[in-house]
Amino acid sequence: MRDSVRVRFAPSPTGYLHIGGARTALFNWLFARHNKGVFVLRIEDTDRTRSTEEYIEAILDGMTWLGLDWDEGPFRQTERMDVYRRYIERLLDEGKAYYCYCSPEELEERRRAALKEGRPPKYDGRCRDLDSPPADRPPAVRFRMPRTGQTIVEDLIRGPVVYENEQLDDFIILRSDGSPTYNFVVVVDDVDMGITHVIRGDDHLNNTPKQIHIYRSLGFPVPEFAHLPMILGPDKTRLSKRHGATSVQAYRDMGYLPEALLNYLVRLGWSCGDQEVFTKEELIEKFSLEAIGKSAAVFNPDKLLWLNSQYIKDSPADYISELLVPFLQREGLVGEGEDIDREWLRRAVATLQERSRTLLEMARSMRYYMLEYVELDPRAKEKFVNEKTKPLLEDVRRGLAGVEDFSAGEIEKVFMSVVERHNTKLGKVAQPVRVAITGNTVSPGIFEVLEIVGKERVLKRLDRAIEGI
RNA sequence: GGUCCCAUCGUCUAGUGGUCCAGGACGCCGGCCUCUCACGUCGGUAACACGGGUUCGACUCCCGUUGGGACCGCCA
Repeated sequence: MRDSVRVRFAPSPTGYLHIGGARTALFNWLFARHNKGVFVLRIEDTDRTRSTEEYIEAILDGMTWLGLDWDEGPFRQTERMDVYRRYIERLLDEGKAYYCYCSPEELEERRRAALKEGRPPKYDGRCRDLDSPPADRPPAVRFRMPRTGQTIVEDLIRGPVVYENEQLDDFIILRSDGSPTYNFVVVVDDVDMGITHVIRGDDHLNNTPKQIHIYRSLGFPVPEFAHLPMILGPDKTRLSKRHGATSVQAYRDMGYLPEALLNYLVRLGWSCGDQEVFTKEELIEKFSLEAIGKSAAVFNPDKLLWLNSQYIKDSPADYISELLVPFLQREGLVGEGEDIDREWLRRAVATLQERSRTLLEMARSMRYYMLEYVELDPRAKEKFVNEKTKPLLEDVRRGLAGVEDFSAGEIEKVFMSVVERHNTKLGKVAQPVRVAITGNTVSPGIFEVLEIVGKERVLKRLDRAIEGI
């Protein structure tokens, strides 16, 4: 029986929850759920100048929307300052850390010079063994890194990664203002929270040897590490705002379903044979770190769009209807607090499910279902609603007016008799009616469209179209 | 500049030494279905970065080259 798995997602609230962060959260969540472990949420807000409450809210909100529920937290680092200081004291007492009196400006200066001369911009260790400290400035605290030997990161995805200790430098663990830095804090938190597996972005791989030394110097066991490949933009650089919409809420607002986004994200780096579409339960069951690839992946909006369309098509109409309401409101088709006939909406949605790729698209298609009248597209009108088709429209109007039970089945009968009387084809009748009713040449099947629009409005729109010829 | 990581169709990927003249998915192109558009369905396009080894045999193992990425902060 292995120890129970504990993982965490630890975003810094300096922005919205973005695609990359969401995928990291997802992998952690899946790993926890698959192993019946614990998923901890921790907010890395030690950067007080850039962290905001608004972003914290946005991140929690995004997680909730995606259905990535956490078992513990959210913990905040700013609430744990005394814990960090205690450990720093200990390191100082044991000689595993030391005060550094170099000013940020001096450091920056030296770094620039080193870079310019092509030397590694590494701290030179000049305060490492200081015996007479200058008393005139507040010191920072640096970690005393071993100068020989090597450190091996046993990564679950990449295998062993070897670092020469001489490449590592004495990094700052406590700023001169008394606040601890990331590479230190992350270790203390992960230890305190009993994290067994650190699953995070590839960009942290090079920080890992430093952190391993912190674990060791504090006498704590080193957790397992799994570094996820990055998500890239089309130009193969790290995905960022430059590449357009990258926040989770942006996708929500564009009408993507959370399960579609999750499904897309999980396939960026993880695979399970040839399977593309997974339910959440399947993901939990099938997920494993071993099946994660090593190479970075380019974000492909087209495939996400396709997946979204699959989910819209295959979800129950009730569910889609529910999600659609906010979009209808935003499109001005439903007033705030206005009641809509749920059963009618469900039927309308059902006709649009296989031809909408996003909820926003669907909401826009709902115009001709919900408005009293629609504008006819000029080109469509010219081609289909004209002198030539007028007799057809009039005949359809006449037939429809006499229909008691205004159902798709009865409507079809009217169309068929019109087709027969004029010795023509259904298409010749359907298109003019489609344009008259929807304003355009594209819609679901004409019989069901008419049924949903309803007899009264159908007749009114036909009248108006005929008058407009 | 240093260190580290990565490398199969345009993109996401399957492949774990022979079953691969490389499979699936998105996209794109064409057929079918059809009242339009979609959906669906059938078919097509398109890849093992390069060079050395190892081996009877390499997409698969090793080395190098090239290309890409990440990190080198008193940011996280």
